[in-house]
Amino acid sequence: MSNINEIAKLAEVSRSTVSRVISNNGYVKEETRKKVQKIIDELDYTPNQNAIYLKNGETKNIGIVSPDFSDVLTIFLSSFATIAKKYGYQVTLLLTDYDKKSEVEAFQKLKQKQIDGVFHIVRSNEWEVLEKYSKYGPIVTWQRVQSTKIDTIFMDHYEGFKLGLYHLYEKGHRKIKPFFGIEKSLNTVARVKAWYDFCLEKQLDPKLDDIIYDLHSSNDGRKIAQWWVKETTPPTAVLFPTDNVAVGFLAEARELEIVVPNQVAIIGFDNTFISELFNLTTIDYPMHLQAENAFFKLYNQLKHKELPLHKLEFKLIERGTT
Amino acid sequence: MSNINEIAKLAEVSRSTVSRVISNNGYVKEETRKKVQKIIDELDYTPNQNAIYLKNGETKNIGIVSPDFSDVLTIFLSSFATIAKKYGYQVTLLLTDYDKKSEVEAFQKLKQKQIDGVFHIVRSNEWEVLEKYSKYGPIVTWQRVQSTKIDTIFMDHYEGFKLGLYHLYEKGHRKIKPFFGIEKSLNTVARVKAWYDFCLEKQLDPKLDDIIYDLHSSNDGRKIAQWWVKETTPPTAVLFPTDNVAVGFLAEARELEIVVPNQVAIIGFDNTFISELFNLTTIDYPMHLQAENAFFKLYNQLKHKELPLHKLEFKLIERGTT
DNA sequence: TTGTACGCGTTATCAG
DNA sequence: CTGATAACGCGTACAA
Repeated sequence: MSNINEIAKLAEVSRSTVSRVISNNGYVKEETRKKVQKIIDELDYTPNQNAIYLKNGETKNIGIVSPDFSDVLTIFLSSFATIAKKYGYQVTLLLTDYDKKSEVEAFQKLKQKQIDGVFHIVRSNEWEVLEKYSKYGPIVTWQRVQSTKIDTIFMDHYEGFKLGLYHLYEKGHRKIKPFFGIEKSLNTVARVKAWYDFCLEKQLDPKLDDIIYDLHSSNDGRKIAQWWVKETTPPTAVLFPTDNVAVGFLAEARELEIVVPNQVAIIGFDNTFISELFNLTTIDYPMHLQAENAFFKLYNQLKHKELPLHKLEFKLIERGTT
Repeated sequence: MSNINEIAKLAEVSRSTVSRVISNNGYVKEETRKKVQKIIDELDYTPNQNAIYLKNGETKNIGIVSPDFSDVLTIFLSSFATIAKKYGYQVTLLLTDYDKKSEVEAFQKLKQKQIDGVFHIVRSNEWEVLEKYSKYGPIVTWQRVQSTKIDTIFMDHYEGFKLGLYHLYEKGHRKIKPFFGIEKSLNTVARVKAWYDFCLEKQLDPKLDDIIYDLHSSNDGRKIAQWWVKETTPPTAVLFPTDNVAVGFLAEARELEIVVPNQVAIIGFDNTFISELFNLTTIDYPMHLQAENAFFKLYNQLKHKELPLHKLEFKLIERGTT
């Protein structure tokens, strides 16, 4: 494989001159430039990026650390990759499969200078473990966290969830049942608080003891539908933690011949493409802009800039299930 | 940031010795090893991978080149990333957004030694353009291509499509309408041939002049549903090029009160998770195994090994739409 | 405008 | 068992 030395030799100039031609950096006589460029073209030469990385101490590569691929992540990924590319950065996928060791390994790459920064989706380890890696490069997470070392682009789900609750209330529902995701996540905590405050305000019973957590898959949604038909006095409206779960409910509801929204109103969360297909009322938040914000935060830290961030807000998308 | 020199100095040994300790390569007296290891631990030192890459001439990084993120790709991605990780490789995402220049740029990274190999999903440029990059590293594509330079993991869609056609025929359908994706793709060509051969065998009219191509999104499927209701003698069965399109049809059909499968039977293609939610009959092919095969092919070329490949075959998944 | 010399951080080779 | 030295390929003060 040809390298800069070879070009220099053939062009009868020094390495530095070749380097200048390539990087358009510094003065080169037009004549020399042409001579060098010709050799470069002839040999089809391209600089070795690893050498440049080593020299520069950066890789222009940002790692995305995530346990897996949900359809939510997909949106993040493409938005993030697109904006990153615009600023000359690549994106490396670091999947952890919910394994703590894998997650640490991913963060190690920061230390090993394989990536310049980390966009972190959902954690497996405790924050204390991950925080330590911030000294090797900027870390931005999607999750809600209070840390001086790890930055976040979280949106306050309290507001989002309330949007759904008020919507159902206005539609006349008084027997509302919310379901939740990961119990300990701060987003869930915020949603539960929204539920509680809502009940207080509307003088409803929050039934905090009966709260059900950890719904994730569409299968979980199917199970809720099976539960619903068996209830003697089932809720007239249900809020799900994600579109995915809601859609599972709808799929099963069809088979069980539950009529939505007449018998029960349904609200999802995320406004992913699937919600449109199921004509599902849901809470939208601008994942696209969140992903861009994530990149901007990383970029600002990396380059000591102050690129402005997008303003983010929740929106209720009313469709056929309410 | 600490480097090997610093460790060497503090441990009062040479760089070489430190290197031996790190890589477990060569003889080191137990006593010296401990002394060095202690300093390494104290300084929390990790070798700079870029230096190692430069030295080794490889990055242990494989690029996935794709125009965007469909849900199909999602499955590929996670399967590929998982198996790659098992063999010590990372995965870098190279999105092209259907832009020819972007695609070339992605392949350039092979030349620049930023990635060791490429897993290529769907092309934008002509094969001749991409082929040239094979001399810089192995390239495996998902698409069907006849090339000595680019390897492929394609499955012959002829078989898959026929599976769907026979299924409909057995169900008694004689007025069948197939729709297709990218007209020029070899997969589409194979499917059209399957359609033609099927018609010939069953003495049906293939109506080759009326064939409709380029259906991709679920919106395209919606449009077909709108077309269907207006027809005076609509087909009794429809084959769609992907689950995505089929599901769009189903979503719209619901609103237009078309009864599936009584009025019209529907078959998708891909068996993605969404097909289960819509209870859609579809053609399954093992994307997971395909992705692993892609990695094995790259790995075999990279390491001159002969890891065996999975055997792949299509399967009809009968659900509620036929 | 061009060239020299050195450093980036690592490992492999060879000598001892 | 250990150390000196030469690569890997590039960028860049500094000198000319």
